[in-house]
Amino acid sequence: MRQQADIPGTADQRREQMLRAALEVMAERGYPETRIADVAERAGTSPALVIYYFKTKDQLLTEAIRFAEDNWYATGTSRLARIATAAGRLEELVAMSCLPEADADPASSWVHWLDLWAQSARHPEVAGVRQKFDERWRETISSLVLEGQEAGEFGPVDPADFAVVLSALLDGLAVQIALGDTVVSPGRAFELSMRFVAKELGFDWTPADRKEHRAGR
Amino acid sequence: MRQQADIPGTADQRREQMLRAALEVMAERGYPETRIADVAERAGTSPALVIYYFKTKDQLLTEAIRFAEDNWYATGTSRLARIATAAGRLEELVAMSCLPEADADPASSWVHWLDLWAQSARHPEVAGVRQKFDERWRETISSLVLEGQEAGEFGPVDPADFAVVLSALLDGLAVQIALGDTVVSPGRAFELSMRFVAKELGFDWTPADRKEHRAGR
DNA sequence: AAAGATTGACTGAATGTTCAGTCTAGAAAC
DNA sequence: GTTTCTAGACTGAACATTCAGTCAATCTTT
Repeated sequence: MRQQADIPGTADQRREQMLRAALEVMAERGYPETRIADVAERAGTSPALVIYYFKTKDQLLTEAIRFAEDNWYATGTSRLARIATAAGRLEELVAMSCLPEADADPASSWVHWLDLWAQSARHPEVAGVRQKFDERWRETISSLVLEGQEAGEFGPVDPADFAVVLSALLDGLAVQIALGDTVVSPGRAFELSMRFVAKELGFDWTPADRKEHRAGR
Repeated sequence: MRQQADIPGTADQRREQMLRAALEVMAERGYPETRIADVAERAGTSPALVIYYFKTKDQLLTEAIRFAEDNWYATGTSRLARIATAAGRLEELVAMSCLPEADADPASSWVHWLDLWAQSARHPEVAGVRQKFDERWRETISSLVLEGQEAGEFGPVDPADFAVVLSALLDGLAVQIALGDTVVSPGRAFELSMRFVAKELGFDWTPADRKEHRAGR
C-alpha cells in the first residue's frame, strides 16, 4: 500500500505541505528553534527533501512566514468585501485581530506575530515582509475610514493617524491575547477596541452578541 | 556554603557584569541565539565562569531579563515621582515608552520586549516575569488615572479599562519603533499617544518641545 | 512497441560544525 | 590550608547541510 505521501507529489503541493508543516512547528517551538528534522517529520518526508526544495533553513522559514501573512490577509480582505457598511467592515477587521477563529489554520495563530517581530529585529529579509505587511494593513484601515467618511458614517479624523493608532492598539492587544494574559481576554480586547473605534469615528456601537458564532479551539 | 554576605560584593559585581553582558548580546543576537561564549567574551571572562555563576544558560537569560525589567521600572517610577501633576506624570510615562533615551543602558532597548514576548509564548519562567511586569505597569497607569481624577485633572473613565488600552497602544507603538518602521517615528508615536490620552481623560495637551531635553549625554 | 536515455523527486548515511556543560588544576582570598 | 574563584581543554549531543545514489515517470530512438 501507499506509504505516507500518496499525493501525486507535484512540486507545488509538496512545497505548500512543507510550508504548512513549518508553520505548525514554528508555532510550537518558535522560529529559531525550529529544526528541519521537525518540519520533515511533520510533512512526512526526510530532512534532505526539505533542503532539496528550500535551499536553506532560513529560506524555508522566511517563505513560510510570507505564505502565512499572505493567506491571512487574503482571507481577511475577502471576508471584509462581503460586508455592506464601513462600520461593519471595521468591526470585522477588529474581530479578525482579537477574536479566535474556529478554523484551525495554524498560520493565523497570534504567536506568529511575536516571532515575526522578534525575527524582524535581526533579519532584514523578515523585516521586509513585516514592513510590507504592516503598510498594507494600515492602508486597509485608512481607506476603510475614508470610505466611511464619504458615506457619512464616520466623523472627521485623519485616516492615516487613525490607522497608526488603531493598528498599534490591535497589535498591543494581540500580544496580551497571544500570551494568554489573565486580564485581557479576547472578548474584552474586542469590546475595548470597538469602543475606541466608535468613539473616535463618532458612530454608535454596542456590544452585540457576536461572541458566539466564533468559538472553538 | 557560600556566603556573599561577608564579601564586599565582588561576586555580586561579577554577576551584574555578566547580566549586563548578557543583555547586550541578547539585544544584538536575540534571546535564543545568545551563546554563553559571547556573554563570557563580552564580560571579559571564560564560558566556564559564566556557568559557574549561573547554573545554566536559561537561568542566566531569565535572570538577565528580570534584571532589565526591574531596572527599567525602577528608574521609571523614580522619575515619575519627581513630577507634580498627574497629567505630567502620565506624559512622562508615555515618553518613557516612546522616546529614545540617551542613557546607553542596553536594558532599555525596545527589542528586548519583542524577545520577551516571543520567549514568553514558550517558556513559562519568562512568561511569569512578563505577566508580573505587565500587571505592575497597568497598575501604575490606573492608579495614576485615579490620582488625576481625585485631583480633578481628569474626567471620569474606568481606570482599569484605560490602563489596558493605553498599555496596549504603547506596546503596539513600541513594536513599530523597535523595528524602525518608516511611518511611525518616536516623535509621532509620542504625539499620537498623548493626543489619545488627553482626549480620553479630558485635559488639554499641545505638543510641547519636550524633544530637546532628552537628546545627548 | 521495446530498449535505452533523461530527468525530477526523493532518501539514508555521512560530514562537519557549533555549543552547552564538565573536568582538572592553578591562583587568590581568607 | 581550606575555600572560593577562574580559565583552558575537552566531551557529547544536536543539527544543518552534503553526497551519492535509487526509483519511477516521461521522452527518444529504433
